[in-house]
Amino acid sequence: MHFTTTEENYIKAIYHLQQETGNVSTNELAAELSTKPASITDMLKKLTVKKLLRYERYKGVRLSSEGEKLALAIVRKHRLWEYFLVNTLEFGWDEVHEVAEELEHISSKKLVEQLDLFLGYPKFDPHGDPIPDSQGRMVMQQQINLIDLAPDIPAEVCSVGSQSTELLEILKHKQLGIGTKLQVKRKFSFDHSIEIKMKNLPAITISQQLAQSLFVKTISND
Amino acid sequence: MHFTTTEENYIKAIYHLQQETGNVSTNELAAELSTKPASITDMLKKLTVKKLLRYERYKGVRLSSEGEKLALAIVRKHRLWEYFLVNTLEFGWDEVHEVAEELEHISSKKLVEQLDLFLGYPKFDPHGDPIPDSQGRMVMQQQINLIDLAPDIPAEVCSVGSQSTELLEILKHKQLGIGTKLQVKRKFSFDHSIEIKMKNLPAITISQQLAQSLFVKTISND
DNA sequence: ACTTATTTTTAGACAAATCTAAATTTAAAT
DNA sequence: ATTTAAATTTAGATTTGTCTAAAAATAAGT
Ligand SMILES: [Mn+2]
Ligand SMILES: [Mn+2]
Ligand SMILES: [Mn+2]
Ligand SMILES: [Mn+2]
Repeated sequence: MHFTTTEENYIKAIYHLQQETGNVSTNELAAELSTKPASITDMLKKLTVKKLLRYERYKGVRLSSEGEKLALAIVRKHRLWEYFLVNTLEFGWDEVHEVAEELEHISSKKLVEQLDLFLGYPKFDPHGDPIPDSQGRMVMQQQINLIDLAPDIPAEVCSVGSQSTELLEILKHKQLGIGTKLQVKRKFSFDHSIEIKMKNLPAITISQQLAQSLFVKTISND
Repeated sequence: MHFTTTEENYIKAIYHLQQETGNVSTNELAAELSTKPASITDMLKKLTVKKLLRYERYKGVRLSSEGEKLALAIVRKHRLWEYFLVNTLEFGWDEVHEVAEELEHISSKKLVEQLDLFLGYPKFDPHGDPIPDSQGRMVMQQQINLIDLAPDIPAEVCSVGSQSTELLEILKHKQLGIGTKLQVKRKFSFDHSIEIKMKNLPAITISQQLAQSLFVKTISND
């Protein structure tokens, strides 16, 4: 079965929104897709016929298992292409989203599998989001906000809360990125800034705003 | 200025047809694009407004210089992606055309340039067709049909007349491909088969049909 | 030159995806 | 429980790209 780019964008948007909210409302979707509620209703009816979702009027929508499978395939392509753009073609992570929005709709199954193989089956995209494998499975690491990390616990940066150029710039300057290992040394209650320590580097202080846009997972130090 | 996938497909089709025929007719285009003449007329009017071509009713169409520039950009993307698929992702040359038909419409300018850089600025695609550079220039080698190559002239296979799986299969078996260096040793007028010799290999005979689907350029033997 | 055949264009219709404006349904407030 | 507000759906129109059937222009045949 083949789906249009528009249909795929709807499915992906519903997938992302239902992670947070359970049932997804028409207005939420309209906002996410920068379109009008009336258009959403029309499309939901069409996608219901195609059995990609379960929709009851006035009651919101959820993906069917068919729909979820499709959503994961699209997310997989999006994140694999982002990884390719950053790691093979040397894009900055703030430049890849728009391009991946187009590339995720290329339909060739072989292309995705060969790309995955070429890239070495990466598990996370450049923003730290997990890449579903060909079966739709992905590593779900529970990650906590850096601002909430307790002192002296070894941890590793695993994702970022924003994909802005500004964030990328400051992270580059401070030599922080996905995979960076660190520990919190001090927390200052005055401005909620924190002092962190990375291996082979002097301790540095980072602002509350910066700490809040980094997510880490704890690691055993062996 | 942004163009739809459909518009780009029309422009590319006109580009390819006008190489052969000069002015392109409505029916030719309809055949090439598997659509109806009436649809062609409609689209030609639209593309005229967008100044991509010069069209007079009942008199056929040619690309404007704007249109030609666009066509070359699309051909460039098509052939670069084909090169990528074969050389980086290990596709067979008979598997890449459909995928490249989709990939050629990805709009990111940076993507094309970085891809070109990553691939090492290849000059020819896997079928031996020249890849336009970022300025739209391409190497135009005059190539002759292998069936017309005079005996004992060193030559190199530079393109193929078909992209079928069947051709690929026989070429693989006979260890022939783009870049293979050879000389014609004998021509048999009975069935127009020819005997060719490649370096470090015993001479082999190939059929008229096979020779006709290979194009070569002569090379100096130093 | 006149008739016939072919090519091309117009006219009118249709499906996909969207919009605006109006009508319904549900939720919130008094 | 009414009234008011917000969310959602319908109705009708629009744009893009396509189609069929009919009309017009060009080309070919005698
Ligand atoms: Mn993205
Ligand atoms: Mn991402
Ligand atoms: Mn091709
Ligand atoms: Mn090619």
